[in-house]
Amino acid sequence: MRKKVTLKQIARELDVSISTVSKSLRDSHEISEDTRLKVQAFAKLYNYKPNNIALSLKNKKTKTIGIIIPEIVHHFFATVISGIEQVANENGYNVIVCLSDESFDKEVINLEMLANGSTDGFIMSLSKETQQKKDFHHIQEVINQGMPVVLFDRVTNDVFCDKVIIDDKQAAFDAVQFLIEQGFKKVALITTVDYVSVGKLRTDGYKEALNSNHIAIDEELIIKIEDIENCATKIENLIKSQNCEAIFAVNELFAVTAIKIAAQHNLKVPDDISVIGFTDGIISQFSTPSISTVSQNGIKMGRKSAQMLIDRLELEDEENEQYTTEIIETNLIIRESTTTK
Amino acid sequence: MRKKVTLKQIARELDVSISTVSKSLRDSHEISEDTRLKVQAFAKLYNYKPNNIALSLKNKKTKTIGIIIPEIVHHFFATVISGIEQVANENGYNVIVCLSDESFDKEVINLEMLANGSTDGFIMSLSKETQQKKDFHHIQEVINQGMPVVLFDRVTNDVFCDKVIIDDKQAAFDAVQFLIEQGFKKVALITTVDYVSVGKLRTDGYKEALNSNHIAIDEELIIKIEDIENCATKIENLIKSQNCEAIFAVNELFAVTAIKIAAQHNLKVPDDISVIGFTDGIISQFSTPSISTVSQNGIKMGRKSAQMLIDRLELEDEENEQYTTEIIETNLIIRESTTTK
DNA sequence: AGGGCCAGCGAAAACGTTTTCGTGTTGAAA
DNA sequence: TTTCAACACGAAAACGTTTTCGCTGGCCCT
Repeated sequence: MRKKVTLKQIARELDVSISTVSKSLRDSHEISEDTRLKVQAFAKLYNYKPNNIALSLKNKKTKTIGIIIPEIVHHFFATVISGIEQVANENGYNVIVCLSDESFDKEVINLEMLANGSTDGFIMSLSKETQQKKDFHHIQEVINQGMPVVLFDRVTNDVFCDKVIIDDKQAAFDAVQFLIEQGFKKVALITTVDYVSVGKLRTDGYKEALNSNHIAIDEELIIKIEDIENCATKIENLIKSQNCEAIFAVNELFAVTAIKIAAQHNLKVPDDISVIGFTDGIISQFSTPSISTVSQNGIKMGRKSAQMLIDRLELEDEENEQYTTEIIETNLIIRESTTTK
Repeated sequence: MRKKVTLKQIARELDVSISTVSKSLRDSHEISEDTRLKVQAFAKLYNYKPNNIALSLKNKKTKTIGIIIPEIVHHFFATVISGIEQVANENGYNVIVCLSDESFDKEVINLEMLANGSTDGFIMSLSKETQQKKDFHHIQEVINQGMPVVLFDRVTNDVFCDKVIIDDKQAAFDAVQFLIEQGFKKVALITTVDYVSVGKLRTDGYKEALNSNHIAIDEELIIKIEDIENCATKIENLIKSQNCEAIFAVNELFAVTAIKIAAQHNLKVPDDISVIGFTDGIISQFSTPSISTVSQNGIKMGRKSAQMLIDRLELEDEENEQYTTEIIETNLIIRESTTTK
């Protein structure tokens, strides 16, 4: 076993000082060509690489980005990480990933662990519990300590920092508007409970679309799902009511579940009922029928978040207190789950 | 902006030495109760937390695990990460994730970056290119430097280290055996090119199942996909040949694609053709019909990998050179894409 | 009064870097 | 021969910890 070699060992071996070794490897003009080449050759032979931890301590930069998200087994979040990793890599950064499991406490613990020197900044999406408690002191705390934070997707107005979101309300509006334009008047909504920020916004968009088309909002057609486990029965009730011609679901899981339940009740999608989902994930692409959906470009969101964070990290000099909120465009992908006139 | 406070600052403020502060915070008996309480109160007030980087440098432990996988936008890998993160968290470790994008070079670069002090060990799954080149010197190198490595899923016999795999061959055998037991003789195989280790093993299992049932292997029924983009045409040719009664696909993407193409040719699954996939991912669960598949428990694989790595890290004293290969059990999940007698 | 012991604290090394500043030697100019 | 600059290198500080060891003063015992 050949442990990693350090400057000190090279110095001892070559009978020079540590400074000389360090300078030689950094091609300093202070060192004669003789010693420089000798040191470089030796270092190459023993495959010397500077120790990152020592560098981090010295430079007070870790070149590491902390990502804290609710879960990773979720296509959207996985694509965001992928996007972050791309930009991070291009700029010589690593990413360290922590999962909050939708728990406030885990989010706090992870944040505090990483804030003690492990990362230069954070990219995060709030856990459900955090959104419910509306307690963001942990985030404000790390910002106060001078660590930049970028929030994406599930954000809050209560924290001042850079943000990357999609226009959830507008996107939902567009989706519902499309359904109405196909001639449907009874459009149902399958959404989440209101404290999930994006769920609330999409619900707002749905309502606004109905309003602007002078269609009364029928609360019977709006169902709010708390947890995924028992969503089936609620959706089944909706389908059985035979009262809706089209469904707008705020995520693809709700959408595909609705389609499956419709099939069980001998309703064909899209012939008997049209469905539009949200998030262009694996399910939407590969289910039968493939699902029309609002595409939410996770890669782009991740890339943008990473770029914003890194920009702020490298610009550290002037503390530019102008936080911006970037909006990633969405578009409606029409597939097989909707009829077109 | 209140920057993080250090021992030195506390010491200066309280007019004691750094050692006294450190000892006080660690409840040393060397320090009088008076000073101890005073220091602790002050530290609490200023929310002192030890700097992780400094600790890492001192202890030569980072409490961080490096994960290097081909991609993250892939349900299986996401579940493995999730499993790793669980165990890591339970043991006070963080995980730093790097993606090789199936590229040998990126795998090497990532490994070398993290090997310079950033992590205590690695959990990895080989990129396609690495498997093709059969070049594992980078992995051997970090092992030689004393960093434990655990390989999972896509492994190789050319590197000696701990491994976590499923019995790909047996699992494939079982799946094909099941199809044969349903009365099918013409069972097709949709697999990957041979250098992907798991693809090769699953192909072997397929052939062995046919052999043990005295069914001749028909090379026409075996198609090998290089990249996902153009898999459709090859699969279409297979379906059009009208020559197969059942299909075994080595991943769920191939399986769902086969089902879609069959539908386009007016072949109903499972009435006209049965399909079994591999990996119990989102697609298998939510496609219509839902897909019978070999379930590969990613969470369990991740947990086991992390446990093995951490065990080795904490046991560092005696260098136990006994590497083990853990086999995670699979099981056949029968859903709607297969007929049963 | 002298010796020894103990409580309580500080100095310093160590981890591996980088960088500033100082120092010694050499050669040439005065 | 003296002086000065240039060259080549080393010492040391700094980043933030932990830990070993040594020092001081007070107390008790003889």
